[in-house]
Amino acid sequence: MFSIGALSRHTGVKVPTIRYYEQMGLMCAPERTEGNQRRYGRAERERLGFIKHARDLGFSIEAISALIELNDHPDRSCAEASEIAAYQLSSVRKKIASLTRLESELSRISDGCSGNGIADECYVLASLADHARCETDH
Amino acid sequence: MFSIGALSRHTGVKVPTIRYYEQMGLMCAPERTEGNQRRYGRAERERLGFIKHARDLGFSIEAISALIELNDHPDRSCAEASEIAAYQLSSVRKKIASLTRLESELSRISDGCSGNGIADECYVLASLADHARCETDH
DNA sequence: CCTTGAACCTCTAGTGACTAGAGCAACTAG
DNA sequence: CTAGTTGCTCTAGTCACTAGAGGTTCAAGG
Repeated sequence: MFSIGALSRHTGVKVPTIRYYEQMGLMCAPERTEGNQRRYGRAERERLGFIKHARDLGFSIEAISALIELNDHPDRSCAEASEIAAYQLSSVRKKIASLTRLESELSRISDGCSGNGIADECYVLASLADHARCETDH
Repeated sequence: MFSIGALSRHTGVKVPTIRYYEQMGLMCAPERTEGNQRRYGRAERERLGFIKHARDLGFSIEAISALIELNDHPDRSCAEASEIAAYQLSSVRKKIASLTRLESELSRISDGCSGNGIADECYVLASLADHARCETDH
């Protein structure tokens, strides 16, 4: 049995965030001491670890709720869990693709402007003003 | 002279977003008709284009404010603009690196679970529950 | 000139996933 | 027993919008 602070240290999830998860229904309301303080056990620590891991992987609170729901009903869960993970994977890949495009444009912009300009026109500002200078689209 | 709707069509920025930018001080308050409707000119269209482009590149409203500020004071602007762009670039690179790590873990998880399981344990759920199965850290 | 319907106006509130702060109560180490 | 840390609830703030209510103005067709 440990306090919310201890749980926080064990999992790396901040105290107010744990309370937030409880409010959102991701974590069940735990036991309380006589003095109304939360007390957690091993099962809760594991659950919070699951949530933390999924959040780190970019799953939304909603998606995590669905995954937990599936976990509690192990029949037909695997296919749906796979679907959620696949969706997550595709959205991560989209983000990577778009950030990679941005990276190439930003580095082009950054290189163009040496920072101590002979130029009376700043390349950074000009590039941002004029989309036509982009080599990629977005 | 065009309306907010026309400006929206020209730039691809939604109407409520244009009003929001005005409220935030990114766009100046434009002229109005007698009936109190906004009317924009070429300069405003260009400015909004600048803002749109910078937002698409992930610059925050605050950073864009700073860039516009620099644009209005062309002395010593280039170095500072470069700095803002470089900061932006490094944060984009960090995001790419972390998403790439997530991608490899997610695809590993997805591959592990065929979706129509012989397994009585779902690999997706198990992987999320057990961080120790990760090959990368996060 | 008049009507109709789209586009416009302001204002408030909601989104997601927290984070910060106020003001108070309870636990724990010395 | 007391001091200091940790806990409690509640409200409000963050960012960059987005949605909706309830009302006004504009432009085109008749």
